[in-house]
Amino acid sequence: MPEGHSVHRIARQFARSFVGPPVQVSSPQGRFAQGAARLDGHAIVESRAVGKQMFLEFDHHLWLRVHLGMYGAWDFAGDIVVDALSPAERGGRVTGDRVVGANEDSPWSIGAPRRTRLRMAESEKLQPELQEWPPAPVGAVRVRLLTPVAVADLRGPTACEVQTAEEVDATIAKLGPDPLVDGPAGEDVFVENVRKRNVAIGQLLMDQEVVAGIGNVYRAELLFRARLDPYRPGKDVPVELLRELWRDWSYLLGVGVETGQMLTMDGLTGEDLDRAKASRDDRHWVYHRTGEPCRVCGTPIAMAEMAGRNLYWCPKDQT
DNA sequence: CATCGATGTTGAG
DNA sequence: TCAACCTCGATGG
Repeated sequence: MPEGHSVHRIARQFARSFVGPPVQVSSPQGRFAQGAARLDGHAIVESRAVGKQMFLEFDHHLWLRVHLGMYGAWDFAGDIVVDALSPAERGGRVTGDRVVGANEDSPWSIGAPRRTRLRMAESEKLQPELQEWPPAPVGAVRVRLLTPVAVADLRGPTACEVQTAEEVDATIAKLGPDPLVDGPAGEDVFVENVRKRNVAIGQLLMDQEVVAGIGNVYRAELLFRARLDPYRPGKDVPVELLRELWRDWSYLLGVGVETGQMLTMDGLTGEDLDRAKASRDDRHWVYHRTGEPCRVCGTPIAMAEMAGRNLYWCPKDQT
């Protein structure tokens, strides 16, 4: 799944393109038909992301809560604004933060939505232009949000439900701090959440009640950047190291939200940066690099299962 | 074209 | 602790 950065980007996409006009809400697949009926025709007034969860508030004080889980994705189409993508993903069509040229040969009438299509999941990419408006749903679309100029299709989510404001509050209350929600104040909460647990720090970083938004990639990379042994119990990690971990997570999350990619290796410039953006395998210190030489000391990167997820680390540098 | 694995969570046992 | 959820890119034939 998308880790925290992509969910914040998706929330931003909704804020830009869906807040305002009344929204037709439907469930082409049928599994969300009842929920869709409760939202249909209302306007979206706010879009929020907390950790890996996204919340859309409608004008009658009901919310749509979405968690993408492992395979969930949003497909946006129509007159939407697209953030800068990497060279591999942009296909030469993005200038600044607008897609240009998409309608230059368009037979569409003036005022029709642009035909841009953008898929937002764990990665983002522009897709072939639309041929019709509104586009026919493809596959199992759990929920479709349609305005006069933009459409968003959700497929494969772990969670998709209507919540009251109280239920939204309760959901968020169970989550640990998110740097983009709680700001620097989240640091003390994070430190306390970790220090009171006799559980491996590698496991605590993945626990959404301890800190929200970190997934398997950021977990491995944060631990390497801190040169921290994933198996050290939370209560034994020095407070100052935990503060550095929180600040590094805040930093990496910001980079992820701005670039749309999990760029966890600092100091890359020029061709090295382009290579990291183009290839997932050249992008990380330890994630998915089992047996490869550590980029710092050359020791083969280790991999083991921790609480059902693959953990990657350098057994020499991380102590 | 078939198979595998994945950036995640939930609920059953 | 494990299967289920349900999608798709990567990989191998």
